[in-house]
Amino acid sequence: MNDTVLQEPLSHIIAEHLRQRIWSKDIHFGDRLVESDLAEEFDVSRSTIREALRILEHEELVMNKARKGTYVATFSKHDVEEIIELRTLLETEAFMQALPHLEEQHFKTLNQMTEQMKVKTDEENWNDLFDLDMQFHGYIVHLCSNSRIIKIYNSLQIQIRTYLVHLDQYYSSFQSFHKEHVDLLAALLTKDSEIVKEKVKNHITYVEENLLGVHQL
Amino acid sequence: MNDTVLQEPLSHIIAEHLRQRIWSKDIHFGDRLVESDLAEEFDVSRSTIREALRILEHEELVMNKARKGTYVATFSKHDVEEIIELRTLLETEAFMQALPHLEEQHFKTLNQMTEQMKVKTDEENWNDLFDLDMQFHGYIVHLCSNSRIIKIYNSLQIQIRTYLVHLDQYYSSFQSFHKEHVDLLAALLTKDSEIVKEKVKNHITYVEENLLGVHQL
DNA sequence: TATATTTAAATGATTGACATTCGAAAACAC
DNA sequence: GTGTTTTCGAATGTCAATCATTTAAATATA
Repeated sequence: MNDTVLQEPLSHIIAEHLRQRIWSKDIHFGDRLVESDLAEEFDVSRSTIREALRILEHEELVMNKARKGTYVATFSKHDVEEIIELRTLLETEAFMQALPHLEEQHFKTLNQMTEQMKVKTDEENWNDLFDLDMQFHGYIVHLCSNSRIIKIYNSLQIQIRTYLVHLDQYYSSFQSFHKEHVDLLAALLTKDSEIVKEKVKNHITYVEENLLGVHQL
Repeated sequence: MNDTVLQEPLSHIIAEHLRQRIWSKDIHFGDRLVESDLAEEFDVSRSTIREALRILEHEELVMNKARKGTYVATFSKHDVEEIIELRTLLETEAFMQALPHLEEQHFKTLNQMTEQMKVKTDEENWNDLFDLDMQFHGYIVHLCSNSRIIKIYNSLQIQIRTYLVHLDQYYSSFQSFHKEHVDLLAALLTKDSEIVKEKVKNHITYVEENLLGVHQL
């Protein structure tokens, strides 16, 4: 009998919990995260909390200044611009690489995701909508052939997801999500590098800078 | 009086030591790193070693499999290809962004570096040559305006530096380092995006794949 | 009000301990 | 001798308790 539970380290679980709490606005940007408090709260040792915080630190979800403590990251307009720039760079490359691997079944899955986007938009469930957005882009990126690009993109997505929760009050901007992704899918279907490249750039700029331009961070 | 020592965390210092020991071939690729052994060796606690190992893990200099231990990374040919690809992507973008910031003084510094490269090549001091290579590219990348690209590049450089130590037996390939960088500088001097873009791509491909193609990893 | 001093809280780091798990050695079967 | 099972030691993940140092906040002083 195999009763191995594939025990994921506790620190990983805690890290995920903290991520979720940031995304659910249970923890706010700029909040200080005190190791001993969290240890008590999660009923684990300080060492475990420390390891979890280090994970989040590498995702730039929290900032740690030696001896001064750990604080939840805040995103300035400039930060978001940097992220968008990096995202465009990585995603364009990843999509290019994914193109030859995209098959019928993938399009089917992606299509379902866009359908779900419509549903979530109607429900005004922005959290789920953001998750779908992450899934959609992540799904394609993961078909690219460079594991390092994938890894960096994963980490970047966490940051994207994080500043998006800042913006869920500006729901009018989210109405376009569904259509945007349908268009993106159409571009992918052509399998034409130039069309895809152009659309990716355009898509990111449109969706992100739309939010960014109109509203204050 | 200010007698603050700006104490860098011990774990960072240990991490740097370990890096150096890998680069000096004191520690070999694939070696297992046992926490308690290192703790004794460096005369610090296991917790500190753990934190150091986590730092290296995020640089992909070591691999950690839960409950199985930490091993020094090994680089397959495919790994190096991935790194080269990512490097080309990031460096091209970074150089483009750095271009408008490049001034007289920068060229002077870069020129001195290439001079040093000649010296180190003649001395057959490959370790110093590799460091100069890192410095040269890093110096330009750090003039780009996206701090996130810089951060990722820093981490990538550590990986590049690491697989290079694999190759220092193939010193014939290193003769071209000096000339290659002189050429690269010349391209930068033109301040022409297209010329620079082309040269960066060409430079990385030439220097790296030259090593990669001829020799086995 | 501004400056200096005291104090309390949090972090970096240590020690020692323990359960669980992994892998290798030992014992066993074929 | 080869293959399988069992045993056991070593290493990791985790914990708890502790301490020095530093930081920030509270207090007292000028």
